[in-house]
Amino acid sequence: MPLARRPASRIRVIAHVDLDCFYVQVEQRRQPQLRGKPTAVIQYNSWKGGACIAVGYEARKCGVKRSMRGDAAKAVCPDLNLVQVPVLHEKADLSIYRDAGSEVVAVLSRVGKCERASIDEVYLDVTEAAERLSSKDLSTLVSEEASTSHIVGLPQVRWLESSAKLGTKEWFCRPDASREDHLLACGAIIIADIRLAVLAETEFTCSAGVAHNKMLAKLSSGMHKPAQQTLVPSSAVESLLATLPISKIGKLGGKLGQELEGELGVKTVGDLLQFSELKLQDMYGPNTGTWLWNTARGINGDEVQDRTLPKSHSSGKTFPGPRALKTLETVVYWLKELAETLQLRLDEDLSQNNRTAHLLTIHASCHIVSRATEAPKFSSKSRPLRYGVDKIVEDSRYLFERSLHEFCSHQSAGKEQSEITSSWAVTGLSLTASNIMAKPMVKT
DNA sequence: CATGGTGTTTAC
DNA sequence: GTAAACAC
Ligand SMILES: Nc1ccn([C@H]2C[C@H](O)[C@@H](COP(=O)(O)OP(=O)(O)OP(=O)(O)O)O2)c(=O)n1
Ligand SMILES: [Mg+2]
Repeated sequence: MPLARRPASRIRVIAHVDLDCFYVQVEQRRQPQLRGKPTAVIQYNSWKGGACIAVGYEARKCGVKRSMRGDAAKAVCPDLNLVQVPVLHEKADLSIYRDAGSEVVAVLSRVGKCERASIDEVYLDVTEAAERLSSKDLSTLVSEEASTSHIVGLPQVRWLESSAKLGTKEWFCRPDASREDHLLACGAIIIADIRLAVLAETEFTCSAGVAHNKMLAKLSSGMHKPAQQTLVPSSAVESLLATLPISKIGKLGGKLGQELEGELGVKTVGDLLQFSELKLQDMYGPNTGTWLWNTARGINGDEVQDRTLPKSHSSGKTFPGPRALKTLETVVYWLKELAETLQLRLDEDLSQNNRTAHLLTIHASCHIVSRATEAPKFSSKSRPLRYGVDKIVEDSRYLFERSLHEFCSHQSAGKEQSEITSSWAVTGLSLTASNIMAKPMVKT
């Protein structure tokens, strides 16, 4: 007897938008003569030419990779243009990239609920806009950009170059499409339009994935880059996931993914299907277990959060190797440099968004000089945030000294206290301002 | 000698 | 409140 197939939940249309080689595009907009040339963005350059943090597509072709030293990148790509991240208060200053990301969010947020997921990634819930479009005749609405979408699972065998485009437009307009596929097509038209608006208004290209949940949207945004978009119809999900390495799925790129492979022999998302929800819960806890079981089936209920502003600001710096800080005075000096740039961020947030932060947290990474080969220990401490560079320095210094005493007393088991307290070295410091809230309106 | 500078979420 | 994990 055919059961009425009740949808588990309302059909959603979710997009993930990811800017192409983002910092490089920001620099190419500042210096248009770099457009079309192999380009990478590096931070610092005195030691081995700095390190690449973003690499343009021309440079990727000749083998330049993120985290590659500037010198090594030049060696593999002699024509490479290297642009340095701006420096403020003796540290890398990412403001211009954050601001550029905000420009993009301002455009994208016009189409629906918008979540800023990172400096260059946004999730959009375009369900409502797609529903509105779904009653129209799509044949007149499929733009050139929409018609060049990639559709996962469309026949891979293509006899002619032009058949790809033809096939795609036909897929969009086919009259026997399911409600799901039709809404997906509507979403893709909307996303193609907004990507063109991003290009027109910011000069940045981006790529997008359009699917029925966040996991699949994110997965697909990376499938065709740069300046392209990819759709995931539900009918394509099973085959797509069957052979997909689990590391391609969000949150499975690290330890949990390694454990899955080591403990269950799971290499692909499809491999996960054989395990019951109970078994997965048993091994990885109820939340993670259920999440894994759903993920194996392409099910993901995570909502797009309505949030375009960050929840925290931080300013940090590492002091690797011989540059480690060994006196309280140098630590305080750097706390002041960090406090200066953090306060600038707080000023910006207050004037632009009317928000204030209420919690200050310091993270410090520390080791014992005589055992420099051992992994450094991290610690964090928090206290209420008071505005003003001097207050931030005072408060973060207080937190640092408390951490240091804890650290030294742990390390000094069986040793002379003085021997230890004089031998620490700080390899990293960061200050974070969080608990950011809209400032209460003042009665007038 | 040495990716570094961010940011969010979850577990305890 | 703090640590760990995961990510760009
Ligand atoms: N470990 C990392 C990863 C990324 N970024 C910064 C630089 C990137 O330009 C930006 C976006 O990261 P992506 O992973 O999206 O990489 P790109 O946008 O550079 O390239 P793609 O076109 O592959 O998205 O974030 C960074 O500073 N450190
Ligand atoms: Mg990107």
